[in-house]
Amino acid sequence: MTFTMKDVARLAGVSIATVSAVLTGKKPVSKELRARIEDAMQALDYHPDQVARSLKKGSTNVVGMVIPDVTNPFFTELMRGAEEEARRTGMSVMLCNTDGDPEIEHHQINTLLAHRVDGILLSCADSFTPWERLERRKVPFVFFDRLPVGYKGAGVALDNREAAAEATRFLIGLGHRRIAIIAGAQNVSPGIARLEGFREAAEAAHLAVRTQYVRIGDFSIESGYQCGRELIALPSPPTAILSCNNKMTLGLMRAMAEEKVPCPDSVSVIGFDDFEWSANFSPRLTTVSQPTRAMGRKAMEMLLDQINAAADAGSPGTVMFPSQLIVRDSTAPPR
Amino acid sequence: MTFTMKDVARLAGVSIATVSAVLTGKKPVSKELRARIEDAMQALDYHPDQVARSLKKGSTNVVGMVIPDVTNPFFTELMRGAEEEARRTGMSVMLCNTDGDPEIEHHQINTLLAHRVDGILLSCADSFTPWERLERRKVPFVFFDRLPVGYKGAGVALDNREAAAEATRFLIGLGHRRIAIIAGAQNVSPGIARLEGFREAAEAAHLAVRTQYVRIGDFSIESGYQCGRELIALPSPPTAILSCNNKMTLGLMRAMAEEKVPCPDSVSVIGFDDFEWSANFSPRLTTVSQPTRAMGRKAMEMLLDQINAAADAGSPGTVMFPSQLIVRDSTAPPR
DNA sequence: ATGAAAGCGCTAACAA
DNA sequence: TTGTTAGCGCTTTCAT
Repeated sequence: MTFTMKDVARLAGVSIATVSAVLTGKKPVSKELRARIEDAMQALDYHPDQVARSLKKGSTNVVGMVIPDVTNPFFTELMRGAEEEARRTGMSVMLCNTDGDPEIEHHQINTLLAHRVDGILLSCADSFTPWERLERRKVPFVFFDRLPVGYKGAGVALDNREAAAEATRFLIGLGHRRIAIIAGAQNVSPGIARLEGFREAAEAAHLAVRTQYVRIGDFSIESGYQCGRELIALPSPPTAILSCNNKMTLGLMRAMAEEKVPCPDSVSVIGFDDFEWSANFSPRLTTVSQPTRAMGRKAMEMLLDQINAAADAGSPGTVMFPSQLIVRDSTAPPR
Repeated sequence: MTFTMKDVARLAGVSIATVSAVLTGKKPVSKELRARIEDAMQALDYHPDQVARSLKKGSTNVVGMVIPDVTNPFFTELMRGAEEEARRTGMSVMLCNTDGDPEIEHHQINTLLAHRVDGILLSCADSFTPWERLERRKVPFVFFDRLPVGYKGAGVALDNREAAAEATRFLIGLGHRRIAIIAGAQNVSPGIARLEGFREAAEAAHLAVRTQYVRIGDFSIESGYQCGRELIALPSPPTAILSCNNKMTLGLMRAMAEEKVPCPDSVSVIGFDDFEWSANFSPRLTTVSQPTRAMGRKAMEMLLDQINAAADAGSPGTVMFPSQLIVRDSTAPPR
């Protein structure tokens, strides 16, 4: 049995409107009544009902966040940034996992929409996520990390192209000539852009990119492992490998350990997605670090701006964040 | 501009009650009208409003899930299990992070309660989480992984005591006599129970547990690293270490790598919380594995049972899951 | 089988 | 400053 405003009003001997007034704090209420009402709320252990409030106001104070993989610390770190920002304004975050499956994604978005979230943060399962649907539904949204192809609306992403290019240039600068890449899924923006950056840097240095040095994974440990084994087994194996996300790097390291390929002595490795674990590997991993937390905050900030905007302000477009190459012990000049 | 049942009713030329009837499917509706109504819904791209439904029905179809660390794959794996189970019944999960901070936990629970979630899954920040509060509020809840001290209600946990004991016995069986433990925070049930299990097994084997071999961490990488360094630096260092969660194990491995202590040649290591990453470390980690996904599912199942129960059924109490020791390459007999 | 109408708990005009 | 009241969009008796 839970009490409502009516109970509080009765106990305090006032009207429910006055109770509402002290709750919202937007109307002036005499000290006298305010005290009586607060006492009554206390006595009844009253807690306002967000559901009723939401129905009345047409907004829920909840935003949805959709990510491809909750077990990947990269995405949950983004979530922490987003939540941090949300909490400052009393917003809650509803986190949904898609496993990178467009069908599940579709379902999750439907659920979010049904619950009338005030906005959606979205890292899409594949590039063809129909953001038109969101537009049609008139719900504010911001894409982050994985953007649909051709999308020009509100978004937050790493400058993946430049990030990969910088990492590649670093390897070239070290003296490597046989450089391979384990690229991510090519149906998703970071996967595509990082491969482009790699190619760009290689070409700029007049390095031919041999096709057998380009392996396409799917961001999973297993695919990193597979691609790693294939690269190692090549007649003329690479002396350096750029691995395009944290999980694939893990698989790659296992492949190298199994085959007793010393890192960085025989093969240098640069991973993407720096995070707690990277520095605790042996060797400590050289990585392309993303300002993950900040990106999460920014995405939420843009979303809240949209939600609070008078619907006029034009789209801020996609904000690019710079990466930072963190050099540790997994890279060295070739022998 | 979003359409409501009224719009659908008008377009189909029926009353809103009939529209509601086809939506809920609980009342019979003639084929004739059903078709007209479905057409109208289609035409208007109508989607029922969960918020209004929730207010009317007094239930939201949302359950809250509160965990200490979203960036730890162990907890998010639990979440996946829980969500899997929830989705089968059309329930959504609202995930909240506490950073192990009782204050944040308190706040998150308040938010969940304000949003009138139908139930709460909770892994507590510290042992004194006041579950009485939840009881008072009459909201169904189930604790998982981290249980408050003295809690006897609905819960799901690993048999942590036996899990640690088994790991310890395994090390003893290998011939180790100088065995250390990096225990978890002692304000939380798994931290306590694992240390107890360790002590129990050691005593059963008539092994004195030297106090300098017992280090208390806080489940963070950093604490694992610190404790690891301290153990290694001992005049008579241990030949085997039991590390009580995944993150601390990571820190420990770094400490050993830095000090060039070969594993398992000089020191054997057993970690807790098996997961994708464990098998990809070098050496591949021997770990105490938990049926994480299944535990998440079970916790949600128990919660849904409570939610759907006629409030009569007595508490199922706490369900214990068995662990499994997965032997890989980080353990060997002492030299 | 269908419809009319009463609320669920709250906010926000509008009146007093 | 306070109270009255009309809904928000839906489900659910209760009539018809």
